[in-house]
Amino acid sequence: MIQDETRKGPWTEQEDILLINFVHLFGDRRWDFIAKVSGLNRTGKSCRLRWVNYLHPGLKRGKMTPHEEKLVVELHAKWGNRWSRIARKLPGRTDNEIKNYWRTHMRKKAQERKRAATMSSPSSSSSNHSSSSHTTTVNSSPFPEAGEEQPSFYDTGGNQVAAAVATTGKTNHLLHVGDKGYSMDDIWKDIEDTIFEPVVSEGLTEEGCNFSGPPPMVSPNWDYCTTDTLWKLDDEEESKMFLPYDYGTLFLTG
DNA sequence: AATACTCTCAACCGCATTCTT
DNA sequence: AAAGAATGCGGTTGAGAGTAT
Repeated sequence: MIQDETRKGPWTEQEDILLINFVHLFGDRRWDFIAKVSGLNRTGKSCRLRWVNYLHPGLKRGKMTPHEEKLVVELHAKWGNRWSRIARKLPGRTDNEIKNYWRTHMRKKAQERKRAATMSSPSSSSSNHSSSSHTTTVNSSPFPEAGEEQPSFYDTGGNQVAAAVATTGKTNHLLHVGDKGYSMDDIWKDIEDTIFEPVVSEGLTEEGCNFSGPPPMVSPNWDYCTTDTLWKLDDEEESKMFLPYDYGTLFLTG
């Protein structure tokens, strides 16, 4: 039934849902374990990445606000390519996102510079309003401007996900999703409603996992996984970092 | 309307670090 | 204390969407 080889490439909605449930159960640390136990033919690494970059409930999506842009520029100047570190200062943003942003940002800048260089009239001093739409010409207002809409928390940026939901309606249950596309919003709602049992009983096998029957967990520690856990740690906090959860170990004896 | 080009984002890879045994 | 396993990070790539010609 289940292929042995690990899957790669884009995640399906079923995989996402499965992963969400298992993270919900075991916390977002034991990736290798989750990968095995969930029946996802993915590596732990892949699971983690998917969670961190896409499924985590605290993710903010959509365009960077001017304030965020400014922060990225400042922090990058300070720390260089320490993306994860920078990301910690930007709640809801992932290192991957920032990395991508920066890359685009730099490319634009480079292009502008090149253009300026080639076009620069002898004494032009490049008139310096190279006003790159989102470059360092940071606009002084530290917060989203009036006109600027705050992306909703789960706003996927208008990609296929949201679009599909509009047409398909709700992704109704955890393991039965037909059409391509779904919104995280829906998924989270579903999960709240129908939490676990279908997946748990199906996915967990005795092997490698030592509980006999699904734990009656309704996520007391789910808070831990919500919004800010990824971003909570400041430098100061990093040093005294310890995690308040140890979910997995509750069930794992080995 | 078709094609080419650019941009954005998700995902993989390899290396480094941390944790567990 | 050492070895192996797991996790985290940064770099890179490829596909799809959007825009310009």
